Amino acid sequence: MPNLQIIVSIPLKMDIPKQYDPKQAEQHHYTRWEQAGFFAPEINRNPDAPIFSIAIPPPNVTGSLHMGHALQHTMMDVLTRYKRMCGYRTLWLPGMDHAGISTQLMVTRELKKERLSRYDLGREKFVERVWRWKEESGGQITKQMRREGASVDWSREKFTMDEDLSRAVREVFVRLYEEGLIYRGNRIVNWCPNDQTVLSDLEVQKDPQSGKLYYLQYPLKGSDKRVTVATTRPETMLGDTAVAVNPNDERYQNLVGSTLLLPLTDREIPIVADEFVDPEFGTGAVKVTPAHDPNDYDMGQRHNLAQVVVIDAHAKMTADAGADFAGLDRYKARERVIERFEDLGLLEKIVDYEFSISKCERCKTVLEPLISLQWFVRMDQLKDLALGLLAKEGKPRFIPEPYEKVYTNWLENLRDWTISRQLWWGHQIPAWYTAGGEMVVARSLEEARQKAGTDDLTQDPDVLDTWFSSALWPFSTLGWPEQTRDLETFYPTSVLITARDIIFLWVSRMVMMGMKFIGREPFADTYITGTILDPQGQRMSKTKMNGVDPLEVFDKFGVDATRIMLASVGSTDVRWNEKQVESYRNFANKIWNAARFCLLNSEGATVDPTSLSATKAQLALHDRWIISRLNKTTRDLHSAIGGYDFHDAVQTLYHFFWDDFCDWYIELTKSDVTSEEQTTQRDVARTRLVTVLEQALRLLHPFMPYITEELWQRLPGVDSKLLHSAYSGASATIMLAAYPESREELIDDRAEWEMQLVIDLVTRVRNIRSEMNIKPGERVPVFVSAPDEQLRQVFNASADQIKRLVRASELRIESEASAPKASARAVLAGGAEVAVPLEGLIDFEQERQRLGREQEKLRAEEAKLHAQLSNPNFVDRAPAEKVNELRTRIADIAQRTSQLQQTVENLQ
RNA sequence: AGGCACGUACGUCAAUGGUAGACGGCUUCCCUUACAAGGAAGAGGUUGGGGGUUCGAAUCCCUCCGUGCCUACCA
Repeated sequence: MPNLQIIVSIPLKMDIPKQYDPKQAEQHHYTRWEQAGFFAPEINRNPDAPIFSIAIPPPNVTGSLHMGHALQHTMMDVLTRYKRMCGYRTLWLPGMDHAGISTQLMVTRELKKERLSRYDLGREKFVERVWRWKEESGGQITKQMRREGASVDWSREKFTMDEDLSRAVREVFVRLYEEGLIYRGNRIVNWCPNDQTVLSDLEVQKDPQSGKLYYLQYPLKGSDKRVTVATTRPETMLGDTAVAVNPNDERYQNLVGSTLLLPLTDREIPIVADEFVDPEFGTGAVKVTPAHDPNDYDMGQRHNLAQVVVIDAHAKMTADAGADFAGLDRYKARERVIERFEDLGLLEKIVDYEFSISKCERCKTVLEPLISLQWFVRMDQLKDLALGLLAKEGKPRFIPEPYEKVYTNWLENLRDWTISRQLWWGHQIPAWYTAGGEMVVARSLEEARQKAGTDDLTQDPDVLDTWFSSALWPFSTLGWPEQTRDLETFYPTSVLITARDIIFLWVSRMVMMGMKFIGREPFADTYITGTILDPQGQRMSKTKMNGVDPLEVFDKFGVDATRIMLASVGSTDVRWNEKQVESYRNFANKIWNAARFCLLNSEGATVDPTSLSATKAQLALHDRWIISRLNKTTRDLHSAIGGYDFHDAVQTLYHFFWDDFCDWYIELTKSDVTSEEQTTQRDVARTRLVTVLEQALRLLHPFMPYITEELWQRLPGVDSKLLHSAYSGASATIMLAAYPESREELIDDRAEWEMQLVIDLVTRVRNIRSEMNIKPGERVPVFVSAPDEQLRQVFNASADQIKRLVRASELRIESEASAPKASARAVLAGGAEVAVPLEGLIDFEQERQRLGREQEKLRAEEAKLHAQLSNPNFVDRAPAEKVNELRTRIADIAQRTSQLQQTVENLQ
């Protein structure tokens, strides 16, 4: 472990600014955490520690941080930090994807500025150049992840083009090939004329398009009849090799088998019958172009039709399109075909038509379906592995659950995967060809030479789809095909957190490859995050320029505020709302100032967890109460985080800290804590206060790592003793402190009930003060009457605090009401009443109205409950527990009502 | 075209079939020595419309309206 400067400052009386400055806190801690090795699993010294691991969805090397990353990373970091504090041996493995097309485009664009093309450089020089680009400008995102506070183990950072990962890629390729699951073949594929490469179905973007439907007439041979076909792409008619009709279509039945004269060419083409044809659409007759349309390709296979290629890889017409068209751009050719048909009188009509068009996901060029020689992965066996895993073991478990169906539906209808790409940047396909055209597939050139028995080999120029290496990510990053310790220890990973748009591209493929090569699932759970939309509800995108830059949000509100806001999003789509972050910024400030108060009153105190487990009898109500609340909060947090309910976890933390701890506990303990005299009682109170804060900081840490570390380091008495036992020997840091455990015996429902009585009393008095316009500074006498002795005891025990919180000049607690008539009153639970004498101040009419409103509320509620209870069916069929609950409530309301009635009468 | 979501306060979102909440905003009052990025109190909802199941529906079912997303081989 490197020798490090410990940035622990314990300035008891030093100035603590009134406002939290996130930049200051974000400055040092990350570097220290990273350098001290806190992120690496090796920090855990417990050989029997349970394992928690996540492989990050590798961001593109070309990418920079966007809101989607920030969202996913936050959730992964929350889980990782949480598990680490729970004592798990924790690995969150970072890395990047080489992102074939994007990266190649990026560098190509750079070259263009130098008026060069990649061909000018040649393959080798070009790839060198990409590497150089990667070293110099790639991987911006890794710096940004450090800013996020992501507790990834940088010592294990991977890149999909690293030698070891590339080796895994070749190994998988060779094995799949040898099993016949990878094959090379001529198929119709999605071709991008701009990028000059094939794309898989998943990289195709379908865009709605308003275009035209052209009705073309083809003359029937030996007749003056014509058959009309409808098409959106007239230029492809030059490659037609048939016209198809539905076999059951009576209009055409007698024409099946006859021959058409294909206009503009000298070809004759048959009319075939095929179930695929929808008689309802267009004319019911379809032109068939096997070389330029996927459906027609299939039809061509069924009917043994010739493939006439009329469009080339640059989307220009070929020589086979005829002298009239050869060399023309596809759209130019379309115009000319239409002109010719019109001249020939064979153009029946043109109608407007809405359809969808296939575009390249990256460059938005309209794709051209072309027949070409490519590599494919056969999916039938692989998809069965994935489906079998789900059926037998229920893995991966999808959260939220409905995605499971999306996943299975897709798997069930899976087609073969086109894995070759005509790019230079990527994993070159490990296939070599001899001069004689013989092919060998091998793990290396040496192996290929051996297999081929010659050194005269040429490697296949294509590279693999980027998603091919991504599919291996969960195990290739751990050293596979070597049986490494990491692989044994951290595979399968615990959970995958990702966005829903790559369920098919990535999630399913990892499952298939994991099952195929390791025999186990790559991750147990899959958590699909929601999407952050722009304020108008639109998807954020570069082209729309409506993205919100997380780094700017960090600058404005701090990393912690942004993180906890993102965590609260959970798995639903939300519109971006800066106000939300602002409110969590305020929360951070609240934490800061609560700590500030504790620190300014911390002399004589020291963090001491045992101070929160003293026996009940020794403690005041507010102490028993906050301990109970703390333990309940802790319990709820374990369950929320364990169930990936990030939203609930955040709400729980927020309310515990702000409402319970700040609004009530600090106020209630203030008299003890701020006492001028240095007494044991004061030290004990201070210790307890600072310890509750310390526990709260631990609970908050996974969500807000910076502010919690910053404050934790300043607490009196924090040292490595507070770390989880698995981290003995490490220097003091909150990120290795034990995450609090909930202790059932410290949950005190009685204390919570009593405290609620006090809170209600205080709130009622404040209400009266506010409604009666009593100046905040003015002290007034307060009379509490409670016939129930228990209640009086509760109020008496907290009398001092109550007095202070309601700013009472005196507080009388009696069994019977003795307040003067001219008092404002409010009814409390258990037949108790509180009164504030307002001689001369009270407006009887106003007071009557106020009480009237109160009565109205009670009456409405009572009526509702009464209606329910008087329904015999309810009493009969609802569970007895529910019925009793209702009876209790109605009794309570009845008591309040009569009490209130009394109060109103007393007003006279 | 099919499939899947969603529709709750002014806004953004919560709520195992059992008293509809939070945060922001809004109103009133307060710079009360942790915090005005704060405190106290308050107003605000027939849960998109209609129907059904149930003792009981924001929640389950049907239907209509509206909005998103995904899939698809209709030329």
